[in-house]
Amino acid sequence: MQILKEEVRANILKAALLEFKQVGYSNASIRRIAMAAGVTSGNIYRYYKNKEQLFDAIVLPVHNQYIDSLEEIRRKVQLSYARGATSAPDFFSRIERAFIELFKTYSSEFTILLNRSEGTKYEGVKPELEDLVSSLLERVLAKPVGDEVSPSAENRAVAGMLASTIVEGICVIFRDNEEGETLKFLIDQYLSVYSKGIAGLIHSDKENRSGCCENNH
Amino acid sequence: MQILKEEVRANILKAALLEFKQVGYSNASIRRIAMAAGVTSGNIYRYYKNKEQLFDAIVLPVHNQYIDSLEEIRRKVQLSYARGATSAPDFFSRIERAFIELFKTYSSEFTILLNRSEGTKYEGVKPELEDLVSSLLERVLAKPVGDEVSPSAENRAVAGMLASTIVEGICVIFRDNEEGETLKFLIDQYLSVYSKGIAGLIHSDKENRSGCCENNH
Amino acid sequence: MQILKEEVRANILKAALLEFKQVGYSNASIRRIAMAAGVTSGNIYRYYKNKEQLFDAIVLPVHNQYIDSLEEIRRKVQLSYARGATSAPDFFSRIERAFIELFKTYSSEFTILLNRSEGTKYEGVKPELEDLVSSLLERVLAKPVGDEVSPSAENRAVAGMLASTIVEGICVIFRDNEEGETLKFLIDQYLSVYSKGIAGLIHSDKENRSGCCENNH
Amino acid sequence: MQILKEEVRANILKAALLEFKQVGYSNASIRRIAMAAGVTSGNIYRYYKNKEQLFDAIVLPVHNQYIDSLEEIRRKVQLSYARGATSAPDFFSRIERAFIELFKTYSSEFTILLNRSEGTKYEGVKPELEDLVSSLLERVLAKPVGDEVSPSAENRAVAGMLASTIVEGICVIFRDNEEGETLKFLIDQYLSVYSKGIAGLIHSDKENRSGCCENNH
DNA sequence: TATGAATGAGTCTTCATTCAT
DNA sequence: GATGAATGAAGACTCATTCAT
Repeated sequence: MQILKEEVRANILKAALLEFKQVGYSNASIRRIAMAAGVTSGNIYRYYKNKEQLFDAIVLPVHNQYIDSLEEIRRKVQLSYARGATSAPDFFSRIERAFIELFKTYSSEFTILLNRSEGTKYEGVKPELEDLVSSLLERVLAKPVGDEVSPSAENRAVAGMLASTIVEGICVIFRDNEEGETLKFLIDQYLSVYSKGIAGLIHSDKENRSGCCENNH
Repeated sequence: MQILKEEVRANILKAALLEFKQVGYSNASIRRIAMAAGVTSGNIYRYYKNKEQLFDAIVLPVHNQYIDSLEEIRRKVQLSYARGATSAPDFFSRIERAFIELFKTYSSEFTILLNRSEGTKYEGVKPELEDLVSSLLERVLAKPVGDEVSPSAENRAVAGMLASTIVEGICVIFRDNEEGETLKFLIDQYLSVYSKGIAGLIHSDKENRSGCCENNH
Repeated sequence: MQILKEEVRANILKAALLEFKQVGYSNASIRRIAMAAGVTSGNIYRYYKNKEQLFDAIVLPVHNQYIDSLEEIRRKVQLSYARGATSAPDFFSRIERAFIELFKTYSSEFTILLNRSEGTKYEGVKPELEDLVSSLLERVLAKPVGDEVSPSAENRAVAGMLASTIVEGICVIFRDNEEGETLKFLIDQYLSVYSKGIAGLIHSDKENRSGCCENNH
Repeated sequence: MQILKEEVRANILKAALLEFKQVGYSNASIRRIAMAAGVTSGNIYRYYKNKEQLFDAIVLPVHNQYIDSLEEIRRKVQLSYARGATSAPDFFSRIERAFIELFKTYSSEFTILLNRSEGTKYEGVKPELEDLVSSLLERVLAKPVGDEVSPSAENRAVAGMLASTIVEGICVIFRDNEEGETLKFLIDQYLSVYSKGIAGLIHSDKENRSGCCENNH
């Protein structure tokens, strides 16, 4: 019996999603995808021009919405910054909302976009996100007085580190959880930890550096 | 003049280290390693039986010491737990010390072990570490009273999430920085954030859940 | 409304003709033909068993008539030879007439038969034609006296060369021009050049070889 | 026993030459070449980066010298034209010399360049040559008086036709003969035919058109 | 009749590994 | 010890042909 076209397309997409999620773009095998989809490898090319476009089919929608979200965050932060209000929780909640939204619609696809796109045109996506978060954090870490001094090298390093780890952490949480209440709760807790932790950092920073951990290496 | 055997072996290792760090195990090319090492590809096989064992040669030492460290941490935690003292900062500083030690000796190798071992038998290393950290955190998150109740599902989820993100964050920091003072400082700041953040979490948890972030999705 | 069978067949033939003419038999793509014909590729196989028979459908009619023409030329030349009259212009005009006739009816098909049939059973068509022309030319080049000596090796080589180039030239002219007055005019001019050139050749041959070109290699 | 590298390279080239000559670039099969060369297909890629560069290895040398020859012809003709001397035999002998030279060094390669390069960057080579010859012939066919009138459409058509057929004819002669005395002789005869034929054409053209052939279509 | 999805052998190409030298 | 040519299986992709609908 011949399977209907759209069912086959769905099978291919499902198999490809799994394969890309498991081994990433460059290690993904068209043959394996075909077998998992119950299809011959040649037939995949009736549905997608090549490996790249098969990847696109999975990742492009998220990427588009993701680009939009980033732009929106940038705009809103610019606004609140103009109004003088730039608190850490503000930033985090904004980012959180955008990401939760994205993840609600495309959980696996988003994970693939962020973590499995090595060797594709999307490999720069995560670094860009980190850069955005980093530049936001530089403001947060700067002295609360509205001075115009450029951030210290130290602050820049910390901001970069925090940005990378926050983003990576979000990716990890997304990777490990299906969309649902638990996910939202975890993201919430996660950002709460960072929010409080960074607040503490700023505070202790005013007195002396590394004031909390007693470890003397 | 003929290059001494050990010098060649060192060249191969150095080149392999770089290659594995840059593209990971499965995308690494023996030819590229050979060329970078100033050696013929065939000759690599006189030093290492195959790609896998070349990877082993790089990663096995760290892995061994890493296993030991984990065991040690487990033991110490068990002890301090028996003595009734189990605070978050304690855990973190222990883990930190162990990792910093590992990283001081094998910075690149450790990064490879944790982040670039896909397709090898070491794939499971990071998950195991997360499991350990997670089980530690479960205790920390449990009510301070010495009750024996098994942790709630919620606590377990949060512990797992925090474990994964902490570990991933450490990997990221290691990945992005060379060994040195800055690295130690960043790890310190990082764990400080988590330490304070988690403390805050426990505190706010006593009153009502998710009490810090005002975002109502 | 459903397209009538013969209309579909005609569309396929038209598209196939174009494709074969442009890229030759072996590089022709059934899919491309189908698309150009506004037909599905599968449906082509209801009209023609396979690529080869589709090619046949285009080329067989010309080939048949072409075989007939050759036979006729052979016969007539035999006759006129028996009567003792064998002049170059005679031959050429005979061949010309036959070809013009063929080309008038099947311009593209003839071009395909001669120039684009590589990889099919018609590959040998052009060589055969050259052989015929060559054997005719051997007589023309032979001394006008009616002696029976077999042609010299030199004459045979020249006859072969002239045959190949004449035939090839005719193919080229056919390939580059649509049927019409210009085509006829060009073929006329072309054969006129050969006619006069060969006449000159025979003449100068009586005195000394290669009497016209001053190039001393 | 292991064959020496250069011997293998030579075998590959020899097999590739044959394959390209027989079926052309796009129909050539690397596997077939490999088998004919007594080599595995993978091994060919140790010698040539890909099919295209294997083709280049065969054809580039001829192509370079060919380009030079064309340029030289263009220059010399320009000179003789400036001096007012532009006879048909002149042109032909120049072209002949250049081609014979090329063919003496690269017989098969030259044939491949001219006749079997469909699908490569060299496919324009023959048309260019025809264009050059055509533009030369337009001058020859123009009235002998030094008038400046642009050639008639008719002359242009005839020049184009003659150029294509001459070039094609030369290709055919090269294709069918090994380098040697016979080849030179045949080219000589061939160009002699054209030389005389074109002279006759110009002459008869002064009186009335198509004055030699009695064929009334 | 017509469709177009499916097949599978074919294409070029890469690469870890082996082995004659 | 070292070389680097050779191998062969696997990679992505194409295309004439078949067949369920």
